[in-house]
Amino acid sequence: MTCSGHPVTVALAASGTRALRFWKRLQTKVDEEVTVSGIEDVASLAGVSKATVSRALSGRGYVSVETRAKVSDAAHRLGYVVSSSASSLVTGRTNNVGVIIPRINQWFFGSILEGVERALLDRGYDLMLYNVSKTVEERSKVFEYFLVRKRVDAVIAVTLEITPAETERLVGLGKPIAGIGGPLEGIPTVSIDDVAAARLATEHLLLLGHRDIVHVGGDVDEQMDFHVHSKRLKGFLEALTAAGIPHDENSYLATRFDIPGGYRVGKQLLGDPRRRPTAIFAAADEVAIGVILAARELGISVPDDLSVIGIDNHPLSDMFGLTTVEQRPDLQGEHAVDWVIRQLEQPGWSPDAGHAFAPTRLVMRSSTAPPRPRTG
Amino acid sequence: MTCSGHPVTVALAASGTRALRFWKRLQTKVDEEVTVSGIEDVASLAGVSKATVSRALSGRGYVSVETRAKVSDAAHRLGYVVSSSASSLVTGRTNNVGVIIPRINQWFFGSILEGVERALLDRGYDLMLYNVSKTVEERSKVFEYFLVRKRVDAVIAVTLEITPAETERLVGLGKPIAGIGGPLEGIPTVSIDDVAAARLATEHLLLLGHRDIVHVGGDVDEQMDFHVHSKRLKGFLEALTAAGIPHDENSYLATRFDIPGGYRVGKQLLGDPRRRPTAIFAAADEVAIGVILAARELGISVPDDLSVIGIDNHPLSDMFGLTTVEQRPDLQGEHAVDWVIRQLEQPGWSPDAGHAFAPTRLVMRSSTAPPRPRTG
DNA sequence: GAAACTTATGGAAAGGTTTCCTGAACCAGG
DNA sequence: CCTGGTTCAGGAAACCTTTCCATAAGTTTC
Repeated sequence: MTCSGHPVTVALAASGTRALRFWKRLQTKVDEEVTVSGIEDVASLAGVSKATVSRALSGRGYVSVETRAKVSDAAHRLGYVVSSSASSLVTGRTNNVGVIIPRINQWFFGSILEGVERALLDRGYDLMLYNVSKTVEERSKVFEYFLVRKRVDAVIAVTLEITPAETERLVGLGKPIAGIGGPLEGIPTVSIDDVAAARLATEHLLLLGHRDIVHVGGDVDEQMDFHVHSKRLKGFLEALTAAGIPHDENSYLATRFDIPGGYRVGKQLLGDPRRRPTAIFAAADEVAIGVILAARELGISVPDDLSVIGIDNHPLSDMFGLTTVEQRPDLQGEHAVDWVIRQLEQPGWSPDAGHAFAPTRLVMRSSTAPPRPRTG
Repeated sequence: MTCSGHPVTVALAASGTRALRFWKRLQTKVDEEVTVSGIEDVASLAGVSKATVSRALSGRGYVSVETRAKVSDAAHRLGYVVSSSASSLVTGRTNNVGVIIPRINQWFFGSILEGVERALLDRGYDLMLYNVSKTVEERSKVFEYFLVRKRVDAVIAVTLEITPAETERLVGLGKPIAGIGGPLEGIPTVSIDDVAAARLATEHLLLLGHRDIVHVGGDVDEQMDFHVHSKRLKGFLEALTAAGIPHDENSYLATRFDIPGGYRVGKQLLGDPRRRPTAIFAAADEVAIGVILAARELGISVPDDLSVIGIDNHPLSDMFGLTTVEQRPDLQGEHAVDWVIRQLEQPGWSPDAGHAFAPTRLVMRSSTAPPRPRTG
């Protein structure tokens, strides 16, 4: 095996067709003569054995400084890169991590993905993306056909219910798993403390003096794990109860977890002046923003006539002056990566607890204020 | 390092510990008895040779119906899955495609990623995600260290400038490449016809009778390829010129490609009644929505006092009644996948043209109307 | 000055597939 | 009955690393 691939220098034109031609020419050129160099070539160029090349390049085992220099020089000259297939065939490690995520195009999920990606790349792992909705057959297809196919070293599941059988299958293959979002049956998971976050938000409103508060939560759709909704509702009710404020079925409304969802419910809720609360706790910032937009349209001043608080600290929240309980999905992603990587790199290690709560904090802006004193 | 800076409080809820115990039990179970079966085991269980198993399972070559049944039965019983490392070591194919994308958490990019992912998974390929900002060193790190590492069969680059040297490197390795978004030097790319889309939007305003139109485009940041901005500006100016309408430096404003960006520039532009145009063509829906929000805040009625049109058909556009020129980033992603897969599966094939234009269409809503007849 | 380490290197085996080559069985046509 | 083509199956080579084992030189210790 020899490296016959001579470097091709070609002037690139700006025009589209010319660029295309350039590209086609490269294509055919490729067909003619491309050979990629292997470890053998590097070894002979550096005047050492394959074993030494492997050690020099991977940094494992004894290699003298000069030899290492010679080898890496030769490798660089030949443009050598290890075949990850061959490498992982013998080591049993693929160096990539599968990420199952139900949606991408939504702030929460996108941020998680960004965090996971960053953390993974930092540590030299590749990320295999499986964007799987919650339908059972899609998920099991991914599980059976893709994930298990010995292509990933570990799995990070975002807000995805995994059946015990599936968990067992993965763990049975010795692959670390971590979850983000909902509590996943039997696998360590990181998320915020939804109950506490909701309590914090509600307490903020209570502290301001609000007594008439409505919670707008998510409905059971595919957007989120339904646990999120029930927990945030729970925190809300807990706070009310602790403050000795009665609540009934009118204290809670469900809608889609996005701006239009909040807008719809806002219009509906605020349209009737008699039913209008003095404050709304939305389970997500996007919902809160939708509520604010509805309020504006109805001529209801925020925060003078209505206080609104959300959860997330969404990028748009600042623009709307939205008071919110911040969470950082990207850091949750990084945390999950930490877990699986550590399990990968020091076998036997496992998280101390089945669950880690990511920090949250109250971000006060201009959408909350004491309720307007009752006029006569 | 990631989580070290952000303390995570750990709590053991009742259910949490149960889950953990379950998980740990699985762990130890693993240590005791896991053995993964290889092709050899399947062969002996089915009473045939490894070669036959391979043929039966991959569907290549002659295998009798009964043998195939026996083999797949045995494979299923043993829970056998092929080692993709071993497989790709000999075939030279990894069956996954690398996707380089500058951002994830933005509608345009998220949609592309969703489309690419869907198309790839449909065809049995895995997607390796590289979320790379435009900084040179990050990009080259990905190129040199990850992509080229023989881990992907093809590359899809989203809105990323690739240097000729990098292109050459990839093509030199025989890996198909396709781009989405900006015109990439020397590689086939799919995108909308930005000039035409901008012209279409502008012509819509002109047709309604507007003469005083301002274009709000993107500034040169990392959000988008700057070609997008210049092309949409070009289409805008072309339409004005064709209609015989003069334009000057006041006809164009640049801002960030998001809602706050549009809001800022909207406030600034609409704040001064003398400078206020009758219509605004925003280069992106998010910018247009920001403008609408600014207008609302200033008491300017859309579309009575101001028409606004955008490009994208963003999910929020419907809620804001925004007239827009629709594009489908997900379909562009699928198109790019088509290209690379076809090149992979029928060697020698290459796209007819260096560029494909994805379709756009005008979606009329309530944000545009004829200008208010001049009073006074 | 010998024994015991440590450091440096090479040869060879191993890892799990796919595919090439070969041969057997079967069938149709002459 | 022989030939040639097709279908089926097995043995063995090949794919490219990493790692185990062996060897050898250099260094420390008693």
